[in-house]
Amino acid sequence: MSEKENTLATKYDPKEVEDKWYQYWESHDLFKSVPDEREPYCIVIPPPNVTGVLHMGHMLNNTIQDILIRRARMEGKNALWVPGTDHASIATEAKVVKRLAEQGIRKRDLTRDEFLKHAWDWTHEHGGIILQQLRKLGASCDWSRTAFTMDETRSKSVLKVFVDLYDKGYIYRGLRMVNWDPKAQTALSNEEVIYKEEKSHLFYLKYYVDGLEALENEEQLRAEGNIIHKDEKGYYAVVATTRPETIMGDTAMCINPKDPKNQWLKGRKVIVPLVGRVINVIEDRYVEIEFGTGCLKVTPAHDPNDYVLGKTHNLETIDIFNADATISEQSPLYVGMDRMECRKVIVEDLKAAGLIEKIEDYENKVGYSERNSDTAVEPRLCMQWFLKMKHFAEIALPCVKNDELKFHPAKYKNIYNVWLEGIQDWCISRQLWWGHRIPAYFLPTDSEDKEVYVVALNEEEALEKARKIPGYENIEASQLRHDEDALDTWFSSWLWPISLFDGINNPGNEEIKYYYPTNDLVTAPDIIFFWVDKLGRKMSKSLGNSPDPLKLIEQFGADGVRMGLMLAAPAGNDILYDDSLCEQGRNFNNKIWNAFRLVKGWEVADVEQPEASRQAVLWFRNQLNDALATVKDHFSKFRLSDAMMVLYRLFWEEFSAWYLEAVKPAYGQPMDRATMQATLEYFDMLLRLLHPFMPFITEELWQHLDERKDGESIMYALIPEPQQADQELLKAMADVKEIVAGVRNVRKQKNLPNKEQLTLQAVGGLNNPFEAIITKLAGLEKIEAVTEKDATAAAFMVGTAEFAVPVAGSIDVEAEIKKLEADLEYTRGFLASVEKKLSNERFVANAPAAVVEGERKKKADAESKIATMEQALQTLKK
RNA sequence: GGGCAGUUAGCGCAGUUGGUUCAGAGCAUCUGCCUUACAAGCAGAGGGUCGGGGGUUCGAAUCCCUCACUGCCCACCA
Repeated sequence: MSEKENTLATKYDPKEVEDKWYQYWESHDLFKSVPDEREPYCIVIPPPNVTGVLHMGHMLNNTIQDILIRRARMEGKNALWVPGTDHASIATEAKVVKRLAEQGIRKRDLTRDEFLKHAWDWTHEHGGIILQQLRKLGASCDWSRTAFTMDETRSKSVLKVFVDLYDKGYIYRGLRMVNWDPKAQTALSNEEVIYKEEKSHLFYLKYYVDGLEALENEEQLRAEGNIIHKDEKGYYAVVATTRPETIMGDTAMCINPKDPKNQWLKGRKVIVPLVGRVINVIEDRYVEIEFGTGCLKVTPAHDPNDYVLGKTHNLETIDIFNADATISEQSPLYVGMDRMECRKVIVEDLKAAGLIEKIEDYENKVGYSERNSDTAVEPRLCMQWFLKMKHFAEIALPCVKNDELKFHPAKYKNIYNVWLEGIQDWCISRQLWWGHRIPAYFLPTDSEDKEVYVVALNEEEALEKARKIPGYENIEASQLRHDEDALDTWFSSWLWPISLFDGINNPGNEEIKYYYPTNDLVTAPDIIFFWVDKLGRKMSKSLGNSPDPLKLIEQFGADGVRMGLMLAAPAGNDILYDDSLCEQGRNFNNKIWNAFRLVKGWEVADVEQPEASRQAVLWFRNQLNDALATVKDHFSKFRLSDAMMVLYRLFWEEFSAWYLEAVKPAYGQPMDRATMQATLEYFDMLLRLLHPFMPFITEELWQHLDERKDGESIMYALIPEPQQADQELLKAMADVKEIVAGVRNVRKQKNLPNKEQLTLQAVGGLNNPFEAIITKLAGLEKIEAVTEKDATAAAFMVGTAEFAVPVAGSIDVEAEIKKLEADLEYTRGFLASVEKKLSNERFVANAPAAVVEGERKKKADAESKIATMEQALQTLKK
């Protein structure tokens, strides 16, 4: 056996290992979960875009989920992680349209069904990619449950919920100003608009006052603070705007009634530049007096505020844009021109006509479509479907306020509250074909402005409902017109956790009862962090610009990348990508790999257990239990990076550097059975603890560690409850490390070879249960209890204990004295501060007894240390 | 414009109810080592006025005030 193991490469190669074990896990159905008597632990994957590929944000998110799921599984819970994808209607439709365009096909030339066929083809081609990538990462999802937001079950659920909410009055249809994406030609929700600071210009346009030839009492008006513009063509008002191309839609000019600058404009009419339309000057306190000139052009069709003004003041609405943001027939000028082009042209025309007073540089925020990032969103007035959010906010807020539902980290609680409290109705309709078609059916009416419709699951039900409407008793199915629009993707996403278990179509089914009701899932409410509606989406977006995760996996192995991510991302903070972190992860893999090579290389024989090994076995059992408890605590607080770091150190420092060195037989010597068994047991436990973080290498080594049956896996090896660790022993080991380090320092300073066995003098004797470990790791011949150390020995202190190594040849007395004196000075200062504290009556009276006691001990320790040092100094100076 | 976080070693961070030698771990850096598991390694070392100032307290990285800077969120100033 050892012969074979010893031929293992000195470097771990993840490539061979990872695919092999993933296939093993999948083919043995190890990710699968069905309800049983165990406690359930369920995470529902926030469905990534079907069109997407993994980026670092996904990687982090899914690594975290996989760690939690694997850990829960190893705690004996019935762990289920349901994967799925999201149909991402707007993004997918855009990509399909683009591909069709490349083939010379225009969307508008296709029927809805034809287009959908292309979309499905596209989805089938690209849809699985992201899920394949998750497999590379090691995600232990139950793939048999893979769902898609547009599969049959989910689609039925979505429509059912829509009809239900409509019937209850939470969904309505209305003419509203919405965010319009002119490229995708669809409405967007507020959440799909991203505002960007942009350098632009503020154009000051002249609006001549209609029919005003001479202003009486002009001087007096000026004296009262009016700012009156006048040129050879007459009196004019100046309006500042960033969007001069919208002047064709102006139907009023508005001033603040209290604005002293513009009093003279009250009750007058002005002429829209170039257009020539005469509009009223209206007054509204909405207008900021300080901004620009205090004169606002009002374009009710193209600005949300102007829309409100238009309603208040009964203004005409002129929609000068087509759906693709070209100028519409309603405009007197520039018909058919693109809005951006129009802006350039109109500015030139205005200049030429002398209608621009001045142009200033200006920075403002422009909304862009989240999915078509190069397309500025246009406010547009149109009929859309809305969900009344107030009702849902009222349900959702208290759960978080009273901590029924928790965020990790907690700071997101406030963000969530603010977001929900200020929430506006959600525009849920999209003018897209790819998505859940809105289950509304329009009935013929005598006027275009009038809408009569029914909302129903399907055509038959719609017909039934329609026939109950007075006047439509005899309507035929062919007269119903199914709404062309689709629902916002997020309308299906929010139902995802329920619809996965078919809880909407089939309420109360066995699976939903077992996995879903969150109050039955002790831990599930905590993980809402991963399912935080739009918040989660926003958080992961900032991680978009990172390197290709698959390349990283190729380079460092999935385990290495997973670990790099955990090291980089303390809970809740954005990750900062750095190659060196993955490198550190990879190096750790290698460390584990080599520790395994060492252990498996040992020959076992019937020899007596060395004392050092016996002591090391005892110590490490306690060390392991201590770590077990710490890791458990970190997990309970979702501090996965901290848990990882504890294990990293446990394996590297405690196990490899100390334990293995302590039990390692001399070259060519065999290993005793007891130590070997304990070592294998520890190794097994370390692998289990590490498995959630690094699933592949741990499986590989665990399988090698012992005979395993086919289908057996570390995935289901249990992580036990921590047992009480003996803190005295851990403290004793800490001393051991210091003593060994002390001897090693002496070796280094005196240039003594490691092979030379030394004697260690312990002044006053050594009281430590791990003496044999010290002897072995410090390379000692013996440890001597002495009352006084050799005058020429190299000395060091551990706590209050003094040690010395007699060395051949003399020591540098001068240097030694200097060092001791510096130490002495420091310790005296320390003592002084402690004494000062203790002599302060208020401290002694007010501080807790334990603290005072601690200070007394510090004082005693310092005094004894000083005494020792003084004596040593005297000896040296002799 | 409003709100919320944060500022601790070169870097990214931990530090729980103020008190145990509490100023920390990791990476990086420096020094010495190819010691028979591992140079992707081993053994060591250095490095911080805890953003500035003030206050409360016997005692402050920790609590309060204030200033500075950074980040995030929200908002209709054309």
